[in-house]
Amino acid sequence: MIMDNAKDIFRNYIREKGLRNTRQREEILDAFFSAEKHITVEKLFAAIRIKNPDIGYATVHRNLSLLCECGLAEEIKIGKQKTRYEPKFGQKHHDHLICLKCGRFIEVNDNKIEKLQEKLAEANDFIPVRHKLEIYGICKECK
Amino acid sequence: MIMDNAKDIFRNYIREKGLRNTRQREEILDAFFSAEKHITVEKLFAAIRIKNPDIGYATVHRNLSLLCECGLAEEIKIGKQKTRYEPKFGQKHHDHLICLKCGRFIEVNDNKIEKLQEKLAEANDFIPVRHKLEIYGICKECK
DNA sequence: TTATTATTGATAACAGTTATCATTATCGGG
DNA sequence: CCCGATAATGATAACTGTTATCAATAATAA
Repeated sequence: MIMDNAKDIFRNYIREKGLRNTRQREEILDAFFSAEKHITVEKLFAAIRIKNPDIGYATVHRNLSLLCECGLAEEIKIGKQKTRYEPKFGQKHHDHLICLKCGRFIEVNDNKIEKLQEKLAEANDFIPVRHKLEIYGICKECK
Repeated sequence: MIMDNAKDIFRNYIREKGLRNTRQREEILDAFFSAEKHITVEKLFAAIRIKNPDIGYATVHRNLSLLCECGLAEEIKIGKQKTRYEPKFGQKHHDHLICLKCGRFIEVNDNKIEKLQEKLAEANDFIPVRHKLEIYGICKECK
């Protein structure tokens, strides 16, 4: 089960860092992995509040940062849009096609491109850790 | 001369939009294309102020937006860093290797990757307009 | 030259994020 | 099982980068 593994990663990360696990952390983790992909802090906060009105906004923020730190989430900043957070577990790495009209995100993957990126990095004496590829354009629905 | 062509584009854009050209706009354009690449608003503002203390911060902001609109500049947002602006004239498209330690930007280009990106977009019935590829890692100086 | 109105500069307002701080809760050690 | 040290929380103030406001100025076309 994806959730359980994600929880293990989170709990281990917390333990190793000498931090403490809390009810709020678990709830935020649950909500984040149940929510729509590419969610904003606001929306996640609202979703969490429905179940538990006692969680603070700052706590959601803090723990989204923590999730990013331990690799379970990633910030996505597109132009002037609000920052979104993408869950990063149980799904292969992928890149995004982003529609300039409707804002839709399409997840794509291309192994050849990935390989060439590694080569490109190597050729520049650069150790690649991660990358981000975003292709902006017009999706088929908006043509 | 690069500057002159960039100015033409800028002036034409202004004219076509029914806007007006001003002394400030010219000064900002000059400063932007003379400044370091990937400059922040603050730094550009400071550089401009040295020559002309009468230009306001908002004006610099406004005109950087205008430069982005007409394609002569592009916003770069990396993690929690301040927004940077990159001049976009007289230089080929390139991608960035970004060092996670020192923050250095290395400009790179790979035609094969570009081609594959176009194919990838096509395969998804998506019309690519522009793209952004950022590879994060460790540069040779920081190894 | 004049009328129109876009632009400017100063700064207030705004939005998103982070810091502050008193209170509460976690969790390892006794 | 209960302590004690201290991490985490929630409410909100502070901060940062950007945008809006507005009176004054300046660019264009007639």
